[in-house]
Parts: sequence; structure tokens; C-alpha cells
Amino acid sequence: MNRMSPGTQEDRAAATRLNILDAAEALFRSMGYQKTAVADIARELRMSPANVYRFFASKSAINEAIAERLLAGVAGDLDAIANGPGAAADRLRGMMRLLHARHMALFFKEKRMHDMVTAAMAEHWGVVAAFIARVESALGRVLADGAARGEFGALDAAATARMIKQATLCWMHPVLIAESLAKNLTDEIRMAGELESMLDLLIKGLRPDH
Amino acid sequence: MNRMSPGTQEDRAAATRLNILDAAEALFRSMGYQKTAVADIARELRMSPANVYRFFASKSAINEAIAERLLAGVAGDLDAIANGPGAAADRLRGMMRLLHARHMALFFKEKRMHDMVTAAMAEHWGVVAAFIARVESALGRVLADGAARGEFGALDAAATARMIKQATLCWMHPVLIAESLAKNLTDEIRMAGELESMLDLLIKGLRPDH
DNA sequence: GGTCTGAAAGAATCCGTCAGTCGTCAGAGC
DNA sequence: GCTCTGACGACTGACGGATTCTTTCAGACC
Repeated sequence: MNRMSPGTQEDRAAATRLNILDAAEALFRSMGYQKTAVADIARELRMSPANVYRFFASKSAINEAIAERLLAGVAGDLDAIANGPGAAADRLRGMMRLLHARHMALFFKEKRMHDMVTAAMAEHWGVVAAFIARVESALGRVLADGAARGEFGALDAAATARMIKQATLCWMHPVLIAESLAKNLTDEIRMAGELESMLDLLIKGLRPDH
Repeated sequence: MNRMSPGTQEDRAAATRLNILDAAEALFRSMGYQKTAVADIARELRMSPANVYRFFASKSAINEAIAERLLAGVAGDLDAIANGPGAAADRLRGMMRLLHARHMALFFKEKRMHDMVTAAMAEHWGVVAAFIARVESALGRVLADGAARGEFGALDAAATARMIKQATLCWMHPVLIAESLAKNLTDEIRMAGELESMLDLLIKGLRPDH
């Protein structure tokens, strides 16, 4: 193939893909995934619905790409903490706090996000699973580091990472957060406090045996 | 009021209530809550639907009473372990194992139980909340006992009980169990093993500071 | 020739209808 | 007087037709 200058075509296409993602994300956030039609996204960008399909195979694929981008951002921030300085216990705390804060912002700052998230979880579990794996991996690295430094006792990093994820699930899982808030079992402030207590207990359990 | 012998009327009424509960529970288990009509329950007992309403205000109230009976049974078994002999840590383990086992049996031995449970959780949260409170109370007593004996470090029994409940939520919560099994994240055997690991970690965290 | 569109097929969702169920009441039977 | 029934309104959930949305494709435009 020949072209004007190397990468021009691909660059334009990539830019359009990004524009579509931005417009779609804004619409999904403000009016919800279900209520947003592909025609709405196209109108926003002054193009035809058909043209959107030149860049994404389906509406669902657009949502998948948005979810991927979003979760990659969170995972990146998480890695930064994991690889940063400080005691392993503090990094662990920081990571779980970040995860909780992001989840709260994601699901409850903009109410309409809910069906966007549930659609992603139902249709693109792979993306979510990859994110969870990345979270567990980052946790595992911090745990292994802490163990190597003698800050924690001997441990199976992967298995322990999973335990920490499971133990703090109710501060991270959309369904559980929604249930807690809906049933008035707790509020945003108390939730954050309880997460700290849980982290205290877990980190104490990780300390060396004597 | 006068009557033949003391308590006769009330006894008959109580017996009929029990009969209705037994018949309803059997039907709910075998054909599901939604699919069971009050007429089905009445037919089973050779009475008219209307008569059932003399003993229960609604089909939903029948489900509430069944849930209450069921959960009271589990809570009783839990109390027995809590008040029994043995190290506090072992009793704690036993209690969580029992809860996990009962939940698994409840929700997945008989598939039809599912909508009975979800209906109870949606319509009669009070019953479930009371059960959870009783579980936390029993856990709290064991924790306080363990702390008094020096088996555990100083702790806030109520708050710590809640932490333990939260940390093990994913082995107890119907939605989470269903999700794990549906997504093939784990199976019944591995789940039990992971619960043990979590209990190891938590109990280690509870030990006195040195 | 590559980029995009309008029109149209196929899929999903909404909405009005209706059978069947829940829950009530006056009154029959003991 | 207590226990129960049969018959009646209120309501829910299921079905089918109409509408809207997703996706495709032949062809217009530059």
C-alpha cells in the first residue's frame, strides 16, 4: 500500500476511534448505556451511524473499549503505588483505598454509570477478569516484597493477594456497595472507616510470627 | 373467653399454621416460590385458599415465616458452637464452616430455592437483618471470650465480629456464591479450601500482639 | 479508490390486552 | 361463636403487534 506520509491513515483512524470513545463515554455517563443509541453517538460527531461501524464492530465493542481504557487507568495508578516507595503495609493500604475510592466514584457519582458497568461485566467479563488479575498481581508483588524485607511473615504471594481481595470485596464489588447503601446498612463515611479496620486486621495477620 | 380446655383453640391454630408452613415449604422447594400458588398450598391441605389467609396475611408472609424458622435453626446451631467447649479460634472456625456449608446446601442443593431466597431478601430484609445480627452477636461472644482468655489480643468484639463477617462474605452471600460458580472462578471444593485460608489469616490477625 | 451515507433487514424493546392469581367478604355449616 | 367456603374486585405477568434500535450494504461523493 502507498500513502502520503507513513502512519497518516492509521493516525486519522486512531483519532476517530478515540473521538468515538470520548463521545460514547460522555453519552453513556449522562444518559446510560441502554438509553444511548449508536445514532446519538454518530450525531454528536456529525457522522452517520454506519460510519461508526467502520471503527467498531458493535455498540458492545465500544463499551468494551471504554471499560478497557478506564480499568487500565486504575490499574496503572495501582501499579504506581505498588512500585513506589514506602513500607509494604502502607502501599497495600494505599492500593485498597484507591480501589475503594475509584469504585465509589465510578458507580455512584454518576447514577447512569450503573448499566454501563453491568453491561460490561455481563458481556466482557474477560476485560474485568484481566483487571482483577492485574490487581492481584500488583498486590502479590507488594506482599512478596514485604515478605522479602521481613515486614511480613512467610507467605504465598498469589494466594494471599487473593485473600486480601476477597476480604475487602464488599468495599469493591458494585453489587455489594449498592446493596449496602440501598439497605442503609452503612454510608460512604462509615464504609471508608470499616475498610481501614479490615486493613488493620489483615496487615496484623500478615506480620511475621513473632 | 371460655373454651373446652386451656390453650386448645390456640393449639389448633398453631398446628394449622405449622401445617401450612410445612406444605408451603415443600412446594416452594420443589416448584419454586413464584410458580407456587396459594391455591396449591391450600389444595395440598384440602382447604380453600381463603382459609390460608386466616392464618397468614399473604403468600409473602408465609415465606417470611419459613425464612424465620429456617434461619432460627441455623442461628441455634451457631449458638451451640459458640457456647460450646474448645478454643475460641476453633469455635470461630466451626461457626464459619457451618455457615458456609448451610448456605451452599440452601442455595445449590435445590435449585428452586433461589427465588424463595431472593424474595425473602427483597421483601423481608428485617428477618435477614435479625439473623445477621444474631450471627454477629454469637461471633462477638466468642471473640470476647477469646480475648478474656488471652487467646486473642484486646479487641472491640462487635466491630471485629463485623469484620470477620465481611471478610468471609464471599463464601456466604448468595449472589457472590452464584457469581463465582457461574463464572467458573472456583468450585465447591476450592471454595472450602479458600475459606480455611482466610480463617487462618484472620485468626492470626486476632492473636495477642506478642 | 477510499470515505462516507441513505435505505433496509433483522433484533430488541415497548405497549396494550387479557387470562389467571392474590386477597376480601358475606354468609354457610357445625 | 368459631371455622371454613364460594364468589368477587384488584393486580400481576405473559402474549403479540407496533415501534425503535442495531447492523449491513450498495452506491454517491471527492
